[in-house]
Amino acid sequence: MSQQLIDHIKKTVDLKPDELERILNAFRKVRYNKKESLQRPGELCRYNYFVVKGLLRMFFIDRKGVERTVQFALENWWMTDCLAYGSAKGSDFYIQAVETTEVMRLDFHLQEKLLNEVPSLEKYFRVLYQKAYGAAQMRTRLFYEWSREELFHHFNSNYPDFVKRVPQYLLASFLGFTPEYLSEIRKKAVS
Amino acid sequence: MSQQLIDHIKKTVDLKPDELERILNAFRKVRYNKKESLQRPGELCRYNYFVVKGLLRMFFIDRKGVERTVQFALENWWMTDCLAYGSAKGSDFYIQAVETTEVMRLDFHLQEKLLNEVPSLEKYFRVLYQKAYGAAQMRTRLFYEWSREELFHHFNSNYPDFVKRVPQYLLASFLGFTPEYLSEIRKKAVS
DNA sequence: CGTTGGCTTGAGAGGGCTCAAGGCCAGTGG
DNA sequence: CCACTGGCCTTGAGCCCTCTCAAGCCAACG
Repeated sequence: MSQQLIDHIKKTVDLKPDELERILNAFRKVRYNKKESLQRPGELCRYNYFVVKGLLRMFFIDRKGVERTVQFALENWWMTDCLAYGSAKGSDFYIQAVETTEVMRLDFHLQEKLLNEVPSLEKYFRVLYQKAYGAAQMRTRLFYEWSREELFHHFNSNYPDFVKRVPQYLLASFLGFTPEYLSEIRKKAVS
Repeated sequence: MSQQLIDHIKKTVDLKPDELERILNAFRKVRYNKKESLQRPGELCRYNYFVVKGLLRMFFIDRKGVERTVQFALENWWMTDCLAYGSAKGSDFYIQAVETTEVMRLDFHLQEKLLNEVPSLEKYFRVLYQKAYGAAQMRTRLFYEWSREELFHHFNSNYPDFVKRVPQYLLASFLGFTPEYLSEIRKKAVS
């Protein structure tokens, strides 16, 4: 539903009917299958994605060939490689659908134009990125303060639905340890 | 110099003379001594700081009583606890001057008013936070990809001036390890 | 019904920590 | 000008958290 995007924007700023129209015209609704790539490293990052239904992940492959998940995007979250978005240099990350996912896709050049036409959207995105940056600060804090094992328990008790929703190896790649170690942790927790 | 702030804003957006006036009126220039606190955990976070000259750090104290530096702000950087800024809940962090530091301080309520009066500033901050968020993504990547030792060498070769500028125990608290381990690394590197 | 992808188990190893002590320098007060 | 003090850096021994590697198991799926 494109209504979902509109509702999300309206939580932060007011929109006039004609602005609403312009906004919807700038987006394209796209579906991606499970495991399908929305973006690969080296490619230009042209799009910003708003998740309507499903789940995206951003990751890279380290020197040892291991996938490392930098972040997830659930319903009503945005995702893009912020540093590469609209720039002339290639992205550093993969973006991939964890489940079958429906997004509202925004092209960078259309976004530029749209932000000029609908100035209140500047505020929407400003608030959005400010929160995202704040969340990144808190995440850094969590990683400093807690051991990997504690990190898992923290995550497990704060976001139980999410933990059930993703395969464990993805959770491990997000929390920064190996699937083997996650097994060990869970075994300990049960006994 | 307040000119420095204006120059920084003008790199992203154009300003009319009267807007320039309003902007400068919203800020207050403040000096902090070395080790002085700009903010403590539990306090409301009322201010956003633009560093004119000097160096700020944001940190917290973990369960074991160890200081953990979440980020630094050099000249022309902004710093605040983004999640607590302007909200009714207390901050989670300390903000402290590493050196004697001169800042342009912006009160949250004045910022709200200012952003309404000078809409182009919305864009300035949107771009600013977008970049900051992108940088946080890249930082997450660095922490995933490299060992603590490699992290230090990476940092040392990319920002040698910065490494010379801060005491080593602060660098350790930023890179996420102990001063003792930093000593060990440096010893190894020399031999 | 075979294959593949995801989870588990276990042994061995290493990166980075803790704790405790000592050394060195800069600032401060007498 | 000198001694003292406190802050910062170094050293070393021992240890633990987490990884690596290798194998086995189970469920899903073609």
